[in-house]
Amino acid sequence: MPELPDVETMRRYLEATSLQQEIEAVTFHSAGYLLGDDPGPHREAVRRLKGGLEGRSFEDTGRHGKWMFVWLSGDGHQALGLHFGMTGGLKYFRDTADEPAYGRVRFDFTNGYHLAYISMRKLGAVRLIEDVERFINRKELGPDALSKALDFEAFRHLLEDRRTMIKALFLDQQVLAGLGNVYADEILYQAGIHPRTKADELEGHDLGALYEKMHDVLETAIDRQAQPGDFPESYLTVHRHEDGVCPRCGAELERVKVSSRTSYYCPTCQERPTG
DNA sequence: CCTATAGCCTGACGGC
DNA sequence: TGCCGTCAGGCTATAG
Repeated sequence: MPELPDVETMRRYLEATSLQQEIEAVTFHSAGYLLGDDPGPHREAVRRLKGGLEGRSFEDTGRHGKWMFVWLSGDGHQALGLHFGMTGGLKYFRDTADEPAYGRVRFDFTNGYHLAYISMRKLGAVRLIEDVERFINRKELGPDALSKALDFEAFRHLLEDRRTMIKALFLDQQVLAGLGNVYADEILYQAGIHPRTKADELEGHDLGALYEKMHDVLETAIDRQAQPGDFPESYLTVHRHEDGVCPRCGAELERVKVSSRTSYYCPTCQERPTG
């Protein structure tokens, strides 16, 4: 699931459930790959996470693109950094019977509840971060797709003069942080732009449509808590499957690979690039 | 600068 | 039923 709207939904979930409770213990279940590179049963990452979290509490949350940050009580600006890869999520629960499958890291609070970081495929990441700003800079993440600072001028500046296909730029977290395969397709569909269009071939009104639809789509998805089943019928995402049909014109949707990712689009509503 | 590929990890699905 | 290939809403490293 985890693109910007999914991560934002989980951020709000954590915010609503898990702040201001002392963390009694942190446990790991075949989470090695999620924690970083150091091998072995007494990995440095485990030692640091336990040391940094136990006895403290979650104070505040933030998000940049697909990364969630949870600031910790105590001195310094330390935060827990969570990335959810392809299959990650969170679950807050009390009874052991409600413990989710594939919980890789579990935070036990002194009030008897637990927060599980879930990841079936282990493609995400769990990190103790000293300084979130520096972390974002080091990863060279682009601006968050919904940040206030990203006004239309800034958005246009990110894309202009790039000869790359627009969908590839949308997927590149160093250009713009937060979009993934599904929402990139949705925004391009809503804007009526073919995924293989080169960015420097986009007209001014195309860029305007992309900027506007990017906000519409992401905000709508967040409103619906990133549940595709609750999306408007006019959304590509609802029809994004084998034999899917364009909700606007009824044409059969087509699939192409862009950046090695499957892209769905409507061959009549999203015009092929002229080049 | 741009594109394509492989690999990380696990499960679901379709075909034989 | 069992086995096999392919694919999946992410990201990185590498090669051309």
